[in-house]
Amino acid sequence: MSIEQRDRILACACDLYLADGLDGFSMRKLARSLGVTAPALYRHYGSKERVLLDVVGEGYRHLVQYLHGALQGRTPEDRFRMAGERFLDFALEHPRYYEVLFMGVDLVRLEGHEEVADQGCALNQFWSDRLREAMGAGLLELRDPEASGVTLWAHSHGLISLYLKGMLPMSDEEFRKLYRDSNARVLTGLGTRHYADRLAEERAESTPGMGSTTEAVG
Amino acid sequence: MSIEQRDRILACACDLYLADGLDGFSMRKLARSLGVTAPALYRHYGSKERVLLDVVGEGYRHLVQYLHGALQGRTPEDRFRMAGERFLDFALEHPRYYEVLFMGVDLVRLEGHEEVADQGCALNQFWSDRLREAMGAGLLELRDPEASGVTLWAHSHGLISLYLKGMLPMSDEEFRKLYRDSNARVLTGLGTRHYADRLAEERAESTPGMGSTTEAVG
DNA sequence: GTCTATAATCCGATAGAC
DNA sequence: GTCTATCGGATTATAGAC
Repeated sequence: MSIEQRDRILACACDLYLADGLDGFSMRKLARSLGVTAPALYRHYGSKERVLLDVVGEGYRHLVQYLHGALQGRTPEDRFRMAGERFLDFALEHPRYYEVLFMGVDLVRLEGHEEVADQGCALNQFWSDRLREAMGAGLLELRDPEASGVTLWAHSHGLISLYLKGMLPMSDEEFRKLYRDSNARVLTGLGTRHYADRLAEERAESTPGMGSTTEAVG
Repeated sequence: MSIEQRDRILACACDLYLADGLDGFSMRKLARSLGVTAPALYRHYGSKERVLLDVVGEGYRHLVQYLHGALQGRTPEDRFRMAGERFLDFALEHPRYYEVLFMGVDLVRLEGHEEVADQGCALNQFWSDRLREAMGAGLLELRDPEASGVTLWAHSHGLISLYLKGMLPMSDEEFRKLYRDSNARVLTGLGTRHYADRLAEERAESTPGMGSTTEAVG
């Protein structure tokens, strides 16, 4: 019954974290909600951070579920747009999970965090796939899909984290519009054609013989 | 001598925070480093978070100093580019301050956080000014400078926070290059001309009579 | 007014009996 | 596997000496 107990603990841990947040999360409270004493938990989890690491795992499961919905789109453009929207939906509907996934405590320094790192890579891969598709459909310029994915991911995450921290004071509805508009700006570019051309030249000079388009052709 | 004492505490608090980070920051340690006991601190600061709020203020002072350096640039383009670079410099040279400013604990829910909110607005204003300049110099398309500023700010912050959290595993040197390249992508745009035009059309439809260029002309 | 001493209450984690 | 007991440490509040 060891595994069952672990699952029961994890379920309660998720509830507790979602209800009381990171500050209100303690092993003693968790034990109380399970009807046992704190030391009993250490038979199943080595530390509090180990528990939170599994909570992160649950958060990823939810996020993947959201993003998976974007694959229902019929065209690459649908899937590309929906991916961005579903990511926003996840952040606004599960802000606590979003925080523990992307803004929370450093779980990275914990051994056994490879699972989290893998999930991060999987996420990067997901964006990369959507971009590759969109490039194939003629929506995006042919460039390194991973690099472009990082740009889009960073922009979306930056917006969301600033909003969740209250640094962009507005309503959810207003933020949804801002998110959409800002993503459109990233796609169309902020610079003038003249300036963009000059940046491209500088780029070509800094990496001679490695045109940015050639590497994504294969 | 009440104010002097407060300053002494704040100076030690900054040192302690920069040395031991957020986890290692405690009122006891702070009191020890000052040669007093913990309860004495509560004569000058109502809570630990109040102390951290002042530390945040110090962080802002440093950031403003960095950004102020960008104003030394002679042309709008210089100032525009240097602003982005100085922001990166600050993040990499003072990651602890960057964390407490943009990724740290929620100080927003604290009363007396207006100062922080004001500083956030001032930061937004700074970006807005740089963009306005760059638009005037023909570098950026004429659009709402505040909205474009949020886009650029969010992208830079997203990149930096992902890197500082270890989700973009690479060296500082590599990250500097990624930061530069990704910013260039935001300026040139990720979408094809065809897709960008279509997005502009959708935009015009969703806000009829309010062309995105006209509002920034005045 | 300023500081010390003490204590209450919480936390994470461990040892050892059952 | 679970309990009791306990350690070491944290925040916070109160009482009282100087």
